[in-house]
Amino acid sequence: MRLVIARCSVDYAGRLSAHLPSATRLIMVKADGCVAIHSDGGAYKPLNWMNAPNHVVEEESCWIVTNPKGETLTITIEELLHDSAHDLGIDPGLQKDGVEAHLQVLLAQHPHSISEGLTLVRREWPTDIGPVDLLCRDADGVAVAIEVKRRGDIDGVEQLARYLERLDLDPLLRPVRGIFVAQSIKPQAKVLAEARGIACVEVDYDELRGIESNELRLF
Amino acid sequence: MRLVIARCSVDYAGRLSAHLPSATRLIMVKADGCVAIHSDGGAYKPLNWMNAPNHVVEEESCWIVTNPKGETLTITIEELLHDSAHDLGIDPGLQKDGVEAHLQVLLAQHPHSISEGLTLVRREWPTDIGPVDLLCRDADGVAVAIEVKRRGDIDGVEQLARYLERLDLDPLLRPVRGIFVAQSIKPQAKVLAEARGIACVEVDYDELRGIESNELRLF
DNA sequence: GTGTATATCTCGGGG
DNA sequence: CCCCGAGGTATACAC
Repeated sequence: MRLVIARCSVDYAGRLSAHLPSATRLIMVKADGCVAIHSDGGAYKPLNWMNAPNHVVEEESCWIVTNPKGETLTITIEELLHDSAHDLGIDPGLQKDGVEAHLQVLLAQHPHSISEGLTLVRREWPTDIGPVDLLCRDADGVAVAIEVKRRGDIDGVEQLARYLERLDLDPLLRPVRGIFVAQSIKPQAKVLAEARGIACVEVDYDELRGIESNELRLF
Repeated sequence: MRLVIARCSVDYAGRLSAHLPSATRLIMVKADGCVAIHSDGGAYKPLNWMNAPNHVVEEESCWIVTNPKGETLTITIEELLHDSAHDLGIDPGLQKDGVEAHLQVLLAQHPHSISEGLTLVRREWPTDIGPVDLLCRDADGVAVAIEVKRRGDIDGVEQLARYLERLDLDPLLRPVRGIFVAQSIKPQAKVLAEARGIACVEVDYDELRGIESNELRLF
């Protein structure tokens, strides 16, 4: 990784056009060739960047970065204040816990925690517009499509509504009920779900994990 | 801006839990207090980060970053390889051209470029679920709701469909036609638009800008 | 502040 | 390769 501090101006031309007037900034060049221009504030997003793969031509005070899509980033260096390079090696990567995928797995193992009497048919049930998170049957044998979200937003309700529309075309499933499941569901999403005839259930992630670890201890 | 290269391991606890095993990385601390941990590849997104505002406690080999929401980032430094600080000053910021907002302004000025005979009623027409980009009337006086996107995707069609549902409840507007406008519209979005009775129009951004600059030259 | 929509989104998975 | 969905999305903007 190369770190350059310089007074510079920058122009990007590609999916849009963007210009950075002259100022002192950090230019970060990673081993894979990607370039990012950082100011001294504003979260982690750089002011301007070019992702790998790309080609860097550096001549005296002007760097030109181009990529195969024809986008270009032009950096005009006016004053070089720092320039260092560091060998970081390959990173082992981030280990995450608590994301939607895990929530979906837990709910697939414990569908009754969504609604009494539910049994799982399959996870990621395919439709022609994408997979439904969980397909279940209730105690009466009625098909139930379930969309799982970490945070219950309006988009998730629309997504489930689209799936239900498709599933209801299948004579082996019809009629299909919908349940929208999330750790918390926003009021607007509840309103839309109501209007679409979709039930809402809020579940507790830590509680679900508790159930799982209890069961592990039992066996 | 402080730049530290160090062999370190990192733990984040907050909206989820995440762990980074020991490796050599860049730790970037900006003037506003935000912290980002970068590996030597992978676009501009850091492996882990904490946005401002937050509080950094640094003692020998352990940094603890906390924010008001109760999230914490713990950095355990095992070997310090580089440590430098740089005064960058305030950045004048990025000047952009070619984003949706600009496209919407151009189309509001030239609604006829979407469809012959259209006249603008107002931009950002409010509904109880959010604002419609453009509300127009056609040559016959029929209300036309227009959703503008840079790239025409399925979500945009759904968004417009939701608005149309609401607008059609208004006796002063009903019936309302929908037009989905974008620089390019994906086939899937066209299919969905067709099914929802929504028309699709692809517009050329550069051409629109050309019309504008021609008019500027005339007056 | 909340709520909504955008993004040069980034990133990962599946066909 | 594109398409699709998730994100600690971040960010801007209107109410």
